[in-house]
Amino acid sequence: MTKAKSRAAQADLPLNQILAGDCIAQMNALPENSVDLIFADPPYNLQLKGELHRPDNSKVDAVDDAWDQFDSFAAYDAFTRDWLAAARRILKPNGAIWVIGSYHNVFRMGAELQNQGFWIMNDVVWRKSNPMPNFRGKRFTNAHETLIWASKSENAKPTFNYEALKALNEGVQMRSDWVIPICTGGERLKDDMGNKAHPTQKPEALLHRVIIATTNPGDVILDPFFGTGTTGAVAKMLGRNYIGIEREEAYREAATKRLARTRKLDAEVLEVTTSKRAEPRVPFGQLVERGMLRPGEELVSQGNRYTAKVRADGTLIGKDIKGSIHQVGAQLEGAPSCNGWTYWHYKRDGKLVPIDALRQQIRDEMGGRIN
Amino acid sequence: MTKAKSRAAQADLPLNQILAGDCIAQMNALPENSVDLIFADPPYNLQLKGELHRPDNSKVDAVDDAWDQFDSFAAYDAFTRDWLAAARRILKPNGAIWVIGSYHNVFRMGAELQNQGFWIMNDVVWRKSNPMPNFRGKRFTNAHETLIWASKSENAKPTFNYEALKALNEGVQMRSDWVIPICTGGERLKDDMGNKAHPTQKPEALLHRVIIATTNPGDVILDPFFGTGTTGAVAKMLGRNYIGIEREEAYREAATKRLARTRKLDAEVLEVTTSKRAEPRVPFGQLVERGMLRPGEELVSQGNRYTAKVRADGTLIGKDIKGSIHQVGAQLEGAPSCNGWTYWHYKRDGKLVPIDALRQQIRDEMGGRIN
DNA sequence: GCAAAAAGTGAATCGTGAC
DNA sequence: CGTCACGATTCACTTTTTG
Repeated sequence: MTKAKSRAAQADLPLNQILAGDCIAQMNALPENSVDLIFADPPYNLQLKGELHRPDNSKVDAVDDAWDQFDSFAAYDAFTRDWLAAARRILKPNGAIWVIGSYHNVFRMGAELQNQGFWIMNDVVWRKSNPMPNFRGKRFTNAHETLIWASKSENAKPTFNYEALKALNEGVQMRSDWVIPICTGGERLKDDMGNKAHPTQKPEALLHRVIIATTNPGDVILDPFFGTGTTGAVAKMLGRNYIGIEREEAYREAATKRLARTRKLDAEVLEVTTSKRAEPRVPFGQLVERGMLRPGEELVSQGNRYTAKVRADGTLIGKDIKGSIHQVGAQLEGAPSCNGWTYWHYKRDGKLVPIDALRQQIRDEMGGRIN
Repeated sequence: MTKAKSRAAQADLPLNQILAGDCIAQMNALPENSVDLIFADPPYNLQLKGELHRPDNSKVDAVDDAWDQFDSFAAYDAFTRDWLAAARRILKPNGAIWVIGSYHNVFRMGAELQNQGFWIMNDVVWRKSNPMPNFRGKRFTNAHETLIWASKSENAKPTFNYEALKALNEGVQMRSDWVIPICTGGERLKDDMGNKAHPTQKPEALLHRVIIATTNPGDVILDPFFGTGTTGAVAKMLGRNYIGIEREEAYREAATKRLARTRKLDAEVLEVTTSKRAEPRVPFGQLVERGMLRPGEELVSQGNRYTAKVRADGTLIGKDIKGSIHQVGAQLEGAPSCNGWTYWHYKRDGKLVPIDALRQQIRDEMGGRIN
């Protein structure tokens, strides 16, 4: 899709609004291939029987709302099939979907995602640092929920801000298990009576990580089970557009108030650590043209094992081998591939320096401009 | 079932043996309602395409065995349906089943368990302390696998040794996420050539916890995908009976040798293994995600000399400098390194507080435990 | 012989853009 | 659509080799 087309598509969308009504009907009214990310926290079909009491006989405020009741697995599966199909239609080809659930429903959602052709990128465990204990001592403390991150198809290329996630995790790549506390305290929305406004409000930290990981600023994020708007609030803060769909008026009202007092962060702090791929490509030949390396100069391989000479056209010539810095490196090492930039070194003041330092010099001169 | 009847049923079983052949046929040859626990680690249907190389160009030894190949989800589902039905028939009414899988197959297994009337007690996450990283930086590190613990029916009363588990976990309820290292070192079985005897050998610590939690001494534990016999070895050590079923002769041989040298443990010794302590690592980004610091908030250096702004990905941006709390601190001070946790301060109520106080707050919440 | 450095490895659905 | 060249990418741990 061209940029112009993309802008036109966005203009047709009810951006940064909460749509009332059934999410399937509302999604079907939106143009196909138009949203970048879907985050869905559907009813869990909890099947709770009877009331649950703590050891001190106080009653646990269970999720027993009408919207969480389904007559059978078949009914739940039909519901899942329908809303996932509607979500699939409006998702851009390189868009992605996140769903969250517990063991009551997540296996059925995961299987249906696969059945519809979505391609699972990861399942992610939200490991709650402060879960509700198991009061009866009959099971393990249910201390996690499961998220599934899936692209629209096997060959799609969904956004993944690898370097930003690595930065969030202080330099080591982010794992599939996330430790995040449940939503409590000031973050938890209350109604006028002081009761929680929604029984399953998700923590903003969870959405923060999802949105930083798999969207870019300006993207459109749709949440078909908007509830009290955690997805919208974090999307707004992080400079993304949201579309919420919610059936219950009370939730819409709470979400509307919440979004009104949510502020977008400055662009400067929204910018995120990027990968090398995003930087402009510098052909090796440019180093020769600019005289940073002379034709005939000798380069030394990593580990000092091999040498090769620079030719005037920016190729290398080693022992019986000619080609690009990458090709010659790969052949000498008998490797399937080789990053010539880090493999080859030149001599300056008696020291060996990777030629990548010269590339960096050129990139710095360009000052972030693309070519 | 009376005790006498139960003893009679056990006498008909091929206890502490490894049966050769297809697990469905072998299970169908056993009497119904006769085993206490089934632990199943079936093929995951990984659907790997090409080769994968590490950044150092070494090749990843992938699981590409014929037994993990299925033509389609439909074929895998049929396989799952059939072996689960056979397992269900031989399980005692108050027996239980554990299955383990990854996102490739676990959603389909979980849905089929529910379809057949099994009742999920918990899904349990095995969090690997040393998983294989994601080499290309395209996804989250796949750092966990999922187990499902299910009873035969909704009203069944499966064994659950709540107090023993609590003791294993230093006095607090065992949670649904377990931190256990992958199987390496001396525990990993090798063939005569020094190659791993089985590509997916599970750690004994995992089976230890499963068996302690959901069986009693003398119980019969059946593993339809026995492999090199981890289930049998831990069952024997813990004074339980096992029945293994395995198709591949090489795996049966390795398991037979292993079981011959496995000894039942003395009753007192049993409590030793598993629990691991470590001060949890808290990445700075977590403070941002959790809203303890807002993106855009200004931090002040030790000695009030410099300021920097927090970015959404948990990096800092100062004057022309971007990077982690440690990197930016070091650059500003012209030092080779810097402990950002004590160097940077945030303002609360007019006072400057080191950000390390926030890290301590998170650690206190986690209680120092990682499992 | 011992300490330090280097090499090896684990259930993995692991690339992108120009032409 | 396919082909081709570029060139980006790893964590925790054990085992082996080197000094």
